Amino acid sequence: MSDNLTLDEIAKRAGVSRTTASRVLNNGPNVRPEVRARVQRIIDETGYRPHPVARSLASQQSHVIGLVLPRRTEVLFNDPYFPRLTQGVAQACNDHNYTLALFLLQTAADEEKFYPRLSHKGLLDGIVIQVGQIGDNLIARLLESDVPTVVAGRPLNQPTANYVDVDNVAGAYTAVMHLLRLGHKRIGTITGEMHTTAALDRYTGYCKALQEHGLPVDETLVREGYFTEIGGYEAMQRLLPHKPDAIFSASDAMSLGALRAIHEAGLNVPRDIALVSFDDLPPATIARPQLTTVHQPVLAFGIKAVEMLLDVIKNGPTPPRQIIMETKLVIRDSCGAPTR
Amino acid sequence: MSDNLTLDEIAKRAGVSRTTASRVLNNGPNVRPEVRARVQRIIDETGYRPHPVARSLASQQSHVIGLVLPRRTEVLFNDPYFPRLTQGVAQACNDHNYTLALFLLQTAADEEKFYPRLSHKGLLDGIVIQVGQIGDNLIARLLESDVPTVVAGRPLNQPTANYVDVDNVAGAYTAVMHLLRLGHKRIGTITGEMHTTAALDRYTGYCKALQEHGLPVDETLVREGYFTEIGGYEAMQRLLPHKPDAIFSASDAMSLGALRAIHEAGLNVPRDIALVSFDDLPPATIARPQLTTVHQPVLAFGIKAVEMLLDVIKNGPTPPRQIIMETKLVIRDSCGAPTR
DNA sequence: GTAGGACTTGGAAGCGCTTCCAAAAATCAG
DNA sequence: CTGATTTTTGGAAGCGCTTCCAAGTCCTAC
Repeated sequence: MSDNLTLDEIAKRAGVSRTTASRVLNNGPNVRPEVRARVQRIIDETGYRPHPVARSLASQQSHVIGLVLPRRTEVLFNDPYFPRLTQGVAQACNDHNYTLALFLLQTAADEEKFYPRLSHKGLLDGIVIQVGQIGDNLIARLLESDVPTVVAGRPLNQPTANYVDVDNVAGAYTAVMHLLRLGHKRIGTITGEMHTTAALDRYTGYCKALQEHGLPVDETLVREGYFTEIGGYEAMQRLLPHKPDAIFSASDAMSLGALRAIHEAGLNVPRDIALVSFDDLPPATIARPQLTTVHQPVLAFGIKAVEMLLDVIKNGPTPPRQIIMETKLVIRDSCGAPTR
Repeated sequence: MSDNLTLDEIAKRAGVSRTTASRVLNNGPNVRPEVRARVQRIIDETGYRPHPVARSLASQQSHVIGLVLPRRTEVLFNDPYFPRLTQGVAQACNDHNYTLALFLLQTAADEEKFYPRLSHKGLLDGIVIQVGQIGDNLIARLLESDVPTVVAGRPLNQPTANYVDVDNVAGAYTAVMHLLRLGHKRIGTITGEMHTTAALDRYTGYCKALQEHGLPVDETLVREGYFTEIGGYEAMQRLLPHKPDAIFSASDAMSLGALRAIHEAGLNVPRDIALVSFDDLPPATIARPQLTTVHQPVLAFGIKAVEMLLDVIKNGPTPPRQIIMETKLVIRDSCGAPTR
């Protein structure tokens, strides 16, 4: 093993000082080529690896970033969204030689317990935190601390926050416009939890499209679905009596539930009810009919969040950075439009 | 923030030496109660937090453990199994005040790149690694290194490995016995990837049940499904021409695909084909009909793995530890049995 | 031949903590 | 009250690395 081998030892074997050895290890300047080669050879031969913790202590940076997923992990891990986000973050970490520390804060108690750890400049160089419920103040507290932080999703009332989000309003707007153009008049919506900005923004896009089309927002056609299959199922059941001819569902997981409720009622999608969804995650193509859905680039989203964070770590928190990523409507079978 | 506050500073304010301050910080012995109280008060008042990295360097342990999920993360993160496992591991880490580092090694190149990091006693106190493909030698190499390692799932040909697994053979056996008792004769199976021990063991259980019942294993009724919905779908399509009257599917995700294929063929579950699955994850209750399935305690599994690891870290690798967790058949609608 | 500049090098001081060990203080037995 | 124990304390040496800074080396130009 490469353990128990120290930089001192490498330096000794190469006949140089530890300082010089450190320089070649870190590709620093001011080392004569032949010396560099000699030291490098020893490093390669011995398979020496610097001790990451010692390095962190001396350099004041750990090359570890934290991904914080607060609360409601029952939802988190039933929705393929979060695993996918995690995957994107992990991939970006790998690419940039950072280690990913994962914090699943399932309860308020967890949050309290972890807050000191997170806010302490020590183990973590920075944090990507998934935006949670609006009432949560973890994000606010993190932003007050001097730990570089990037929020995944738009946090409410945090103008100085660095965040990356997808254009939920535009995405939802496009989805509903699509239904309108197909001639639907009674378009219902299954929203996510209305204390999340994602749900709010998608609802806003829904309203905007209706209004532009001169249609009122009918409250009886709006139901909250909590971003889960069951949630979508129950919301759809409550929607059915009001005879919608189309539904905009704010997530693929909920759409699965909505489909189930519609089918159980003996109705057909898209013939009786057209459905447009949001996410374009695996459920979209597994569902029958396959879902017409607003594609959001979740993997790229996670990657962007990490890259933004590394930028903040490197160049400081000002000015605040914000990236809004584009969405794209993917037309499949559930809306009844010709798929060309 | 509590940063820039050092133990030296605490010691100075309390009028003791750093050594004594360290002792009360770590609840060490040999401190006069009044002194302990005085130091503790300063710590509480200032909100002082020891620098984790400095602590790691001095104590030679980081309180960080790694969860390594090798390869095939396309599969990993489409199957709810892995998020759930991660959740269990994360929860146990929280409970024991360890930090979780997540390594998603998607390619062989990732593995190569990460191996040195993993095997270096430094950042990681220990590793929980998900058993991967049989050909993988990452586990073997890790076991050779002196980093405490616990394998999630039974690794092949690694008698000295610490691992926790569920009793896949018994679980599958029970599932198939259930179908046999219901009077089915042509019981097919959709296996997972046959280079994983989970798939192999479940197949073994399937064969065992048939043989005990005096039935031959009919190769035309066995198909590999790669542990995904699509995999289950395709496997079922190839199985249908051979007219099975029941199916044992080695995972819930695959069962979803199998159901889809059966329904598309105009057949009914359980009337035309009975289905028993494995996992009891969310898809099992989302599917229609709801799946009769072998419950495996995934969350507890992740927790056990961490606890075993902490034990190995504390007490050394010998003797090798092995835990086999029980499974339980959960009877729902897809097998046609009365659900009492 | 030499002064000036540019490049190399290594000594030493940390980074913030734990822990060994010896010294000091307190306790106990007789 | 004294010597032997036990408990409490702090000095000092690390843990393995980075990095500041001064010293040394090598050119180049005049």
